[in-house]
Formats: sequence, structure tokens, C-alpha cells
Amino acid sequence: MAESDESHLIRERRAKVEQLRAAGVEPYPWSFPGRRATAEVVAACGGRTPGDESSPPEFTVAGRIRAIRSHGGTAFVDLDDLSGPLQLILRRNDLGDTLYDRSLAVLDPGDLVGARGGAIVSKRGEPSLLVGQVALLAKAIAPPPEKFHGLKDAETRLRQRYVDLLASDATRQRFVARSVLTREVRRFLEDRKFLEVETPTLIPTASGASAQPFVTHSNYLDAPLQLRIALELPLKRLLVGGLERVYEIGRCFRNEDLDATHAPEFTMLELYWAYADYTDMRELAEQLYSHLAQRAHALWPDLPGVAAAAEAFRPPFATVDFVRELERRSGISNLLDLDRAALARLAREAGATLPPDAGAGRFLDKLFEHFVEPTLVRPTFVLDHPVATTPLAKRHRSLPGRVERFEFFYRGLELGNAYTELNDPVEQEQRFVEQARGAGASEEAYAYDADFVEALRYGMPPAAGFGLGIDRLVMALLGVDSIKDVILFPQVRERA
RNA sequence: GGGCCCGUAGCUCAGUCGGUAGAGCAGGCGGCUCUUAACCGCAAGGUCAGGGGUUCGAGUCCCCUCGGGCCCGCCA
Repeated sequence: MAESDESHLIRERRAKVEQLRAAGVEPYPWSFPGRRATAEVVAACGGRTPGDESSPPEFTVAGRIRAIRSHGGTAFVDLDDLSGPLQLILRRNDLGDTLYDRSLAVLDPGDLVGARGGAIVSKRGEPSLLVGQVALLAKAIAPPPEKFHGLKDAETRLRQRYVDLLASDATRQRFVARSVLTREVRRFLEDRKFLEVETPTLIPTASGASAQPFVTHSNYLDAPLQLRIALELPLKRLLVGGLERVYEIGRCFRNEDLDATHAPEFTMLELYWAYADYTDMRELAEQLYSHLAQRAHALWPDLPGVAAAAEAFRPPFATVDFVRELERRSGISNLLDLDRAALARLAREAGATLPPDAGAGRFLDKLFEHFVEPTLVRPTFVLDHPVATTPLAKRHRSLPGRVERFEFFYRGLELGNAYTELNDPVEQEQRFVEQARGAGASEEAYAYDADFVEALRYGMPPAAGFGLGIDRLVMALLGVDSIKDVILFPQVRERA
């Protein structure tokens, strides 16, 4: 059984722990002061002559052992911290028999160690630390993945992300990049006087989008609660309250499958800007995308995909009109004059299977997805959607039957959605009702939120709102194809 | 939910026509004082995802289950 397979490997490493304790050495010490990044050592080696060991600068480093090459009297140990790899050189002559022999007897790939020594360049030209002191900082009793091929098994990489991270520079770098880009989004918005806020995740009725919510239960209230599917409605209440420029970066939950571009929990950015309209917001969005793409390119010029995104995200971005583009790609004419039944038939012909009681807006979305989205490879703003598709947006000031909205696409993937916000409480109430009627009982609609309508009655300033999936943004900027590769712990089925 | 593919040692992978399980790395023992996928020698390591079936004989063929991947469907 698995236990005995493992115990053979783990037993030997466990024995080494006992061996150390017997020798009075703690295999899991409390701290390791004074350490510097391995990259600093590598930098300090610059300009040194290979093989020259005279007056090397002293460094203390700590990290994980990736490989050990032992040659009898000399051993080369590849050490790795977040800043990168560094070769340690251990010599019998420098360390003495006891420490040298014990180190080699006890250290394995995967162990966390600290070392102090001089920065030199080896005779073969490798930046190295010529070690005078070495200490085990934490013994790994589980063996790490193979040093050359790493961890390839897709399932293990998802289920045991810590193993993927410790074994793969690329994985570590990808998640560091995600964090840095998220911080860059915050900095961009703070520079423009947007206030970061937090709104509830648990709410009685999830609304602000059309999606199936997760349902849970409050013991205290003895009432059902749902997990939010969007950030929109609470943030707009804050505009009513006078906060003027707000944003939230937060987890949203939709009760759906995991696939290459969808995850049941994902991170949304939404921002709301009082006294601005969707044209102002489009300018802001264009700046945000191009700024992030350039930052990514400056920080990680070697990551494949980053250069392509930086090249593509160069303003001004293309714009297309939702209706004209859909008519052009599909050959349908007078799209806005078609009734629900006609739209349903066209959507069915295009291969979409929607519930028969779905609203007209859903069919229009389907047609657009089918005929237009795959063609939107270059960064493109899609403008001015039909009213039926967008219940929370304001009617277009000059185009009948439309709202003031844009969506942003890159490589066929939606990367942003914005509109001039509907702030007329009477019209908002009507649109909620129309949504509920258009969608059948089985169908998700934008749930009626009576308190939101009440909030609008107090007066919400004219405003523009913008939403974007952080996960997808990171995918686009880093050239990653699967959302699972930018989520640290994606949902996986529990093992039987 | 439907279709296709995958699951063999801790890791990366071979395994022919159905004939009784292999390599490299890691680990153990021995050797080696400038290697970097170090090298050389010796020994060890397996519920072939799980269950059932066909067969004299199944890692291999068939069925079911579990898990994962890709495509489609659903969904921002």
C-alpha cells in the first residue's frame, strides 16, 4: 500500500532527523538571522576571476536544496530561494571532517538550509558561495519531484500546489507576477483618487449579474444566505452615499464548472466613478490596460506571451459597434427590429441551446458570442449594446434601443465591461421587472434588489462603472491559456 | 451533462502480438577535491488508479467506478 511505498523513502529521511537530534543538532531550529538573497551573492560575484578565492565578500543565505553533486572532498549544492539559484561549495578542508561528513550524510534535495561563506566564482565559472558554516533549517522528509523534469502531473500540480511551487520557478514567478500586477492595479486607481472599499460577500440575494449563486445558511439569523456573484450593487449604493470614486477587488462566486476561462470563485475588480460617463471610463480603461502591459513587459521581459501582450496593448484600441458588427459578421439585417421569437430561432441556428423562456437579451448575447467574439483578437472595445442585454445600464443618449456600454476583448476573451450607470429609480425598477419576466422560473436573471431601487430614490450621481476579472487580466498579460494556472488553489473534486 | 484521451516505483517515463515488471532521477552502501541533468560500481524499491469479466495466462482485451486533461454544452 501507499504507506509502505512511502515509508521506505520517508523512513530514511526520518532516521536522519533522529540522527541529528542524537548528535545534539536541532533539525527544525527557530530562526536564521542575517540572511541575504541568493541574487545578491550572484551579483557580488560579478567581475571576479574564476578560481580566485582571495578576500571574498561574506554572505549568509538560506533556501531549499535542489541538487547535490558530491565528489569526495568537495560537494556542490544547488540552493534556491525566491530570488534565484546559487551554488554552494562545501569542502572537507574548509569545514573539517565532522561537519563535512555529517552535512553530506544528512542533507537531501528538498531540505531547507542556511549557509555562510564567501562569494567567489568557481574554476568553471559558476557564481558560488564557498561555505564556512552550514546549518539545516528544516528537514524535508518527503522527497521533492525529480530535479530535471520537475513536477509534470497536472493533477498533483493542482491538488498540491505547494509542490508545484517549490519545484517550478515558472510557477513561482507566475504567482508573484499576479500579485505584483494586482498591486499595480491598486496603485493606478489610487493615483486617480479612487477609494478601495470592502462590501459583503454573504448576502440574502445575489444580484448584479446573471449567474447561479452558491447558497448557504446563517445559524444566527436562521435564514438562507447567498455568496455574491458581482460587486456592482453595493458599490453603487456608495455613490449614493457620496463616496464618488470607489473600487473593490474581491472574490465573487458563481455556481458553475471550472474550465479554461471560468472558475467558480474568481477575483473581480469593479470601480465606480461619479460624474463620469462610459467614454471617460473607456479612456481610463485604455490607460489601465496599456499601463499594466508595459509594466509586465518591463518586469518580466523573458516571460513568453508578455511581449506579445505589451505589443498588442498599445493605444488607441480598435472600437466596433455591437449591432453593426453583429449584423456584418452574421448577415442578419435590422437586428434591433427582430422580436424574441426571431432571435431565439437565429440563436438556435447558430448552435446555442438556451431555455425556451430565456429573454431576448440572452439570445443577442449568444449571437454575439458565436459570430463576433472569436474575431476579436486584437484589443477591441465593443460599444453600445442593445438595451435588452444590459439591465443596469443607462439608455444611450442618441441611439434608440441601445445602452451606453462597452466591453473589452483580447484574443476572443472578455476582459472588461463598463457602462454609464442607470440612476433613474423608476426605470431601474421597470428593468428589474422586465428581466424577471423575460427569464423563466428556471433561469437566472438579475435578481430584483428592492433596497437598491430605494437607494436610487435618494439620488445617485451620474456615473460610469467598470468591471474586470483579475484572473483573466493576468492570463492576458502573461500569455497564460488556462485560468487554473493563475489561481493558486483552484477547485478540485475531493478524492474518494 | 455529452464525446475523446490519460492514470505503471517518491518524480519523469518505457513496456512489442496477451506470456508473469523496466530505465533515468531521488533514496541506501562503496569510490571520487571544480561539478552543474556530475560520474563509476553494488544492492533495494511495484495493490500497473479501484472493482469485475474474458483467458491456461491480463499492465496489455472487455465492462463498471474514481480522479485528471482536452473539446462541446451550460455560465461572465
